[in-house]
Amino acid sequence: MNQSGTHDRLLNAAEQLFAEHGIGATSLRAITSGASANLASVHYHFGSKEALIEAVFARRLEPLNRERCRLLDAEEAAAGGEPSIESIVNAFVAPAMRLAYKPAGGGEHFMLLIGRLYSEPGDLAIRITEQFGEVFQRFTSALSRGLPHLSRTDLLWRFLFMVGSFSMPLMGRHFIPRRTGGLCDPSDVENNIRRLVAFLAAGLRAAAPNGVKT
Amino acid sequence: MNQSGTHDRLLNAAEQLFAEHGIGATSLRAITSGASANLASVHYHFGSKEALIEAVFARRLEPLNRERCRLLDAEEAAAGGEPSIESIVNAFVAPAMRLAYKPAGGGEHFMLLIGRLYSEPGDLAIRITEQFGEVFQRFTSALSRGLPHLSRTDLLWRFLFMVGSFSMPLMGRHFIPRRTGGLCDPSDVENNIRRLVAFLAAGLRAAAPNGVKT
DNA sequence: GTCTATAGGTGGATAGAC
DNA sequence: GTCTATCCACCTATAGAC
Repeated sequence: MNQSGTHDRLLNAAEQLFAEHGIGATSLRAITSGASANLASVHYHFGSKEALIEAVFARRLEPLNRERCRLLDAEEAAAGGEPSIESIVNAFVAPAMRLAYKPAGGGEHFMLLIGRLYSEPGDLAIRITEQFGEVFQRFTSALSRGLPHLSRTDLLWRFLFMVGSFSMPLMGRHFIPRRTGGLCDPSDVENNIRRLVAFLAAGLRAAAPNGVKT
Repeated sequence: MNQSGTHDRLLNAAEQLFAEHGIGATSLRAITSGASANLASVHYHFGSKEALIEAVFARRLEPLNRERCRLLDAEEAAAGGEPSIESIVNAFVAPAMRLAYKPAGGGEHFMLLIGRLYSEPGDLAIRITEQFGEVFQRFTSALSRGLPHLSRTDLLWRFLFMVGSFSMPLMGRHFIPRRTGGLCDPSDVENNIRRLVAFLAAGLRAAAPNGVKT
């Protein structure tokens, strides 16, 4: 039926174990054991641990960023090229939040993993973040049309603040309920998207900071 | 002259190497070599690699969080118990930004390291974040007095968004200039503090999100 | 495509001399 | 407090039978 369900089982096991224990701390033995595969199968299917890591990221990032651009396209078409700030923020945030928590999506572990990306040795983070180039460009352009009172520098900073802010509900699955006495539930996805959009749209729209020369 | 400059040299070398290559990827041999110390000295001074890691974090986090509380105290005293949202955000954000980029502070590497905390195996992140308990409590209380239109849940989420957003200028030292064509300079600390405060204060003050039941 | 076996290297930790 | 020498567990990668 499949010449290699092993290939996908390895990706799944790697994704989960990387998210739980960190990339560097996950051995190929743990991965192949979790995938009910042989130790040597990683090298057969991917060539090396490095290549397996890249495959794990590419499998999720490509559809995620395509979906972001698709939503932005739709909003721009619907609004005649001038979508609201809320729509733009939503197009950026919602696909990631849904991927992280939608049970069927298979990305439950992946979003934890994204935050761990920067922790790993070598140039892995740089190679992976190349994948965000188009998204970065498209969304900063869309935002700048809706926020003409901001200099390019202020706009870019606010975009970066946005990226940081919503890493929190993505990465804090275990940490946030603990710290908030259960009040904040990261899996309450659609409400959290609304919370984020309200917060971020207001922050993005704020007057340019006083005393900052650009 | 010193019974053990070795102790501090080990902390310094570990901090730098952890930040550059990740905690798990840094061997004791690399640390002792960087500190011009002997391999066994780590076990003599700290007992284990785990204990060394905790000491690296405690050395920076304790003064940082003390300074945050001190600034908040000062603002509350000056404002008769009702400081502005901007003042509260500033008291939270500014000490970390200054620690990360002030050359004399010795924390150049540390703030990169904080972001890597969640990547590491085991319960390290949980043990370290216990150190934030008092700060979390104090700042959410101060914010809630200034933002009575928010439910406790919405307030806590916005606090978490804030924490995430300013991890960006802290961790993105290398990444941000690259991605913004040099327009955004993470080391432009005082201006970035003003940018963050303007952005976050507006986001915190936004109306409660529609359609979110609390 | 899957397996066993093993090579070749590095990790944290420790004993014991000085 | 500092050093050398060493133990032993574990890692990635590969060779070669099936």
